[in-house]
Amino acid sequence: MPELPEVETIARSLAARVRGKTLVAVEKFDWERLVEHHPPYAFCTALIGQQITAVGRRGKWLLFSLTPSSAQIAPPQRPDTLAFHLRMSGSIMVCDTDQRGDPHTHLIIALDDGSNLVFRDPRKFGRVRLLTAHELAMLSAALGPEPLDDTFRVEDLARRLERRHARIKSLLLDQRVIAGLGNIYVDETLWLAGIHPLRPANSLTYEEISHLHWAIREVLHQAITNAGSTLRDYRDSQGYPGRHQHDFSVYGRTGLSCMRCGSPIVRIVVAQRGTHICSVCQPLHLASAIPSPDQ
DNA sequence: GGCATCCTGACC
DNA sequence: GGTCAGGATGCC
Repeated sequence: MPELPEVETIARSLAARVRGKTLVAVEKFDWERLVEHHPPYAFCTALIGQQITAVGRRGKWLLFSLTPSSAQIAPPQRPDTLAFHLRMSGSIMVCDTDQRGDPHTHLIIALDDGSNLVFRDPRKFGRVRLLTAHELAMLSAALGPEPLDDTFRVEDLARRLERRHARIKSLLLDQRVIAGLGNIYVDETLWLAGIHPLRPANSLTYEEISHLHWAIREVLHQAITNAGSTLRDYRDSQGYPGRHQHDFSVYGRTGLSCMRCGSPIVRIVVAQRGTHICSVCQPLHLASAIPSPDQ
């Protein structure tokens, strides 16, 4: 579940608590497939002795920047980023209490101040990678632009949508097109922009793309202000739920009134994903394209 | 594009 | 007991 606003909230709340701390031991690691591209033992030994210098985010990836705490010279191939993807149900917390007994906690890393970095994931879809600078650059290059960056312009979005006849919702969910959006925020964005999720991307006018660009940023900013959305599992690094679920316009509001026009919110399926729309505010066909009664 | 797959828990 | 869920990937 965590999408851009949730990962951003986690990164911000984690940074103050773990920056400058050193990873001293792996206390629990009971799900080998959690770690990609590294054998478990190599993964654990590579972490020990590394200091966290920053906590950041790229798309839905949570990134811990690491640097060797001792004065040893770092070889250029040394991994210097610990990257987490939380997928559906993952969460990361800093805990002072022993979480080893929790069956859904799959990775615990002890820090030098006695606290623990705890990764929990009931559905086991989350993944962890230890990346070199080059590998991080490759991962980042495969993702679309950061929607909240000032460098993300309407023209960028327009270029990425032009000549694509796929449904606009599918493309907004595609991390290669734009990074960080998931099912919830795509539905919220398309409602705010007044665009039907089944519209072919190349049917959008430049004005609509401009409105969509604004709506993406508006929705994400608002969600971050509300510390993300909690449907079930999501918590920030201190265990607090988000508040943005109380501000949803369409997501999960099937049968309730559209906040703009009052018609009932409808649930359809797009790209195998539950999709919430107001069919009045988000028309699939232009009104002028509807045949007149006498035809 | 659609569909299965990786998993568990919640809900009907 | 069956169905569904916030994500991503890989295979027709």
